[in-house]
Parts: sequence; C-alpha cells; structure tokens
Amino acid sequence: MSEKPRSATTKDRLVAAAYELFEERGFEATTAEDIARRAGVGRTTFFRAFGSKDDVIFPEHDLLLGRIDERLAAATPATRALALSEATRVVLRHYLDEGELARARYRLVGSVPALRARETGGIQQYQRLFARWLREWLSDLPDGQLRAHLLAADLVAAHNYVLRRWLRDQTSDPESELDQAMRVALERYQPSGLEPSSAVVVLRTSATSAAIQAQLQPLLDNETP
Amino acid sequence: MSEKPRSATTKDRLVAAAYELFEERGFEATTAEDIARRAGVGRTTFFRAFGSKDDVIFPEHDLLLGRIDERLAAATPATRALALSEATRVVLRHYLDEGELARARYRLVGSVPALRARETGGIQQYQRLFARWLREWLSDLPDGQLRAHLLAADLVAAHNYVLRRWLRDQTSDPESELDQAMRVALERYQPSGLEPSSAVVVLRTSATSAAIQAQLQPLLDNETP
DNA sequence: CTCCTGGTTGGTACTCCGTACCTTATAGAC
DNA sequence: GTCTATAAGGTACGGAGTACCAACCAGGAG
Repeated sequence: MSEKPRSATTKDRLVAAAYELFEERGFEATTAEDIARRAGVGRTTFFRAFGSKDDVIFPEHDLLLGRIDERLAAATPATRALALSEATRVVLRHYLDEGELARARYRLVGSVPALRARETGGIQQYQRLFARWLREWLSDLPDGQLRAHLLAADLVAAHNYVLRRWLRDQTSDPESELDQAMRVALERYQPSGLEPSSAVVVLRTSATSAAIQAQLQPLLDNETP
Repeated sequence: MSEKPRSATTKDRLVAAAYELFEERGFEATTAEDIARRAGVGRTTFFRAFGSKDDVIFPEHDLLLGRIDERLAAATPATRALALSEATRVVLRHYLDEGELARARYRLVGSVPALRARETGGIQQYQRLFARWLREWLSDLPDGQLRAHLLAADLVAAHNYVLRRWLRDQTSDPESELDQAMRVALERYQPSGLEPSSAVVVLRTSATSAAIQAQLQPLLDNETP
C-alpha cells in the first residue's frame, strides 16, 4: 500500500513498517510476519536483520555505546569532567536528531512493559561503561570505587532526566538543561580531593594578611577526614 | 485468608527444582516442563505459580517494593535521611538472609543476558519508587526534581555496590559498608538547604565569643546561592 | 553459452513459551 | 451423604526464534 523510497535499505523498510504497525495495533498484537509482509520481505529476512522483535526498536544502541567509549577514552586528566559531560551530550544529540522517531519510541516503550525492561537494560550498559572509566579515574580517592559507581549513576540519571523532559515536550532547550544537569551531577566529581564547596568567614583583626595566611596554612594542609 | 503452607511448599519445590536444573544444564536448556516434572507437578501448575520462567528467579520482588514504600511512608521530615538509609537496608538484609540462594541467583543472572535485563528492570522499579518520594521531599529545593532523581540513582547504586561486594564475597561486614555507602550517597540529601559540608576556621582574636557570634550571624543568615 | 561458486532471500518445520479453556480431584460446608 | 469452591492436570493454540533447505542472482572461467 504505502510506497517506500527505492533507495531505502531492507532494514530501514522493516523499521518503518514496524513502527507503523505498532502504532496502528500495538506491539503485542503485531507479529513478526506482519512486519515482514508490510515491508515486502519474508519472515526469515526479518529475523536475519534484527534477531528479535525488540531489536527493531533499539537499533542504534551499540553505535552509541561505541561513541561514548571513544569520547571518554580521548579525555586527558584535565578534561575528564568535560568529557563526561560531552559523552552524555552525544547521546542526547542522537535522540534530538531522531526527532519524532525518538518520541514515537518513547510512547511505545512506555506502554509495553517488555520493552521497558529492554530499555533499562540498555541504560544499564551506559552506566557500566561510565563506571568502568570512573573506577580508574577516581581510584585514588577515599571511597573511590563507590564514588565512581555513584557518579556513573548520576550522569545517566541526569541525562535521562533531561531527555525525558524533551521527549515529553517539557523543554525547548534541552542542551542548556543538560548543561545545568551536568553541573549538578558533577558536584560529585572532585578528583583533586577538594571539598565540594568552600566557605570563607571574614573577621576583622589587626594581624597582617601575611600573618593570617601563615596561621591558616597548617589548618588547610591537614584536613580532617 | 492466611497463606496455606501446602501451596507454599509447591512453590518452594518449584524454585528448588528450577535452581537445580539451571545449575545442571543452564537456563536456556531447561524447559518449563522439565522444572514442573522434577517438582512433581504439571506444566500448567508451574505457570500458574510463576507466570513466566524468569519469575522463578525473582519471586520476592513485589514484597520488597512494598516494604520500601512502607518504610519511606513512615518517615517524618526529621527522619527522612534515616528512612532512605533504612529502606535500602531492608533490601540488603533480605539478600543476606537468603544466603547461598542469593549467591546462586547472582551467578545465574550474571551468565544469562535475558535474566540480566529482567534484574535491571527490577532495580529500576526501586529507583522509581525512591524518586517518587524524593520528588516530593525535595520539591522546594532549587533543581529539586533533578536532585530527587540523582539521589534516587545514588541510593540504588550505593546499595547495589555493597550488595555485589557481599555476593562476590569481598566483604564480611556488609551492613557497616552500607552505613558508609549511605553516608556518601546522602551527601546529596540536604533538605534544609544547608551547604553539603561546613568548615570552621579558627583565628585568635581578643574579641569575646559573643561579639564574634554577633558578627557571624548576619553572614550565616543570608547565604549566597 | 554453460558451469560453477558464494551470498542473499524465502519457505518449511520444529521447539518452546505463555495463554485459554476444559476436565478432574480434593476438601470442607451443609 | 451431596454441593460447591478451589487447586490441579491436560489439551490445544498462537507466536517467537532457530535450523535447514531450496531458489535465485551475481560474476567469472572454461
């Protein structure tokens, strides 16, 4: 019935057919054979292309994992915080580029428990990837292993928070929101071991600033754990 | 209305049979009929008891979700931090009580991708439950919604970090480790809007402590955002 | 041209999961 | 005893995913 672009590859036609049918009659009510028939191929070809019915919906997952890994591998010690932030941005941008397709997937996944499980499995893979790098980067800190896992969880949660707001049409500037979310998430990232925040208390005294400095220094040098 | 021990033993026999067979010949190579036969019941009874082959492995999930919800619902504003910590402890204790069964499940889930997905789906439910309460508790904070999601992710990640260490036999005192992990995770929980950490700087001066206090007070009262 | 070869596709058959439906057995309630 | 409710087993079915085979379609080589 509906015509497909001649140049579209078999995989693309299958994806398009699948989304059409899922929206028309739901995920469970659509069989693999239905999808194959609408795409004009055999059932065998469908399973050869995707391996499972779920895979039609998350085809770019491995690609994104690879890009994140690349971005993190390219970081220098001085640019690690930035790399973490940019790595999440890679994923966000991917979905923004997908546009309506991403929103269709969001609606679909939200309404089918089986797909939810599949999606969270994918998210978990992101988190593990972040954790793998962070374990190394934070290995010198006290509780470094634990903090690596927490920060990985934060990064993924922060990204998903912003992404979901965009998917639900609750923001028109998701990139700026990601900036802010990353700022909050990265409060945990303190590779130099500094306090998360510092307060300066000023009292008037007759001492010279040099004298004050001399007295402050030993206090700052051996911090309480 | 009380649980019948008879039906409980049927379920228990099925669980025992399932774990035996999974260890013997693997998850995929074991059919539902195999499990039912070894437990001495019919295939129909198996599916009535568990609904799916995966459910044999995660039978207590809903129970734990309920207990977490209870614990969080019972919190007063002053005891919320404690309630969050205790809620994760409920889950940890459950696994500790299971003992070797929990370790068998860990080995099994680790080796079967399909079960991994199922498990992370369950974890996600914990996280969503925490987030639901925290959204409300942190609603007055700047970035409260975001912070609620991050803290929920932290709590779950911290709990899982300790649990996995125990499952891998890397700790003999998981409860103490959970204390420490919660201390780190809850750094994010600052419902009163206080700074995440405070530093006291002491300089000698001739002023009385009352005079110092008088000078400090205005500084403390209007904090910089 | 025919013959061969490798790769892609479609078709058929099979196992198994999960559900629906129907029958049977057991245990009280009366 | 009978009646009824509940748990159990049995059978049949649709659909996912796999295995295997047959058909087609390149492009050489002779």
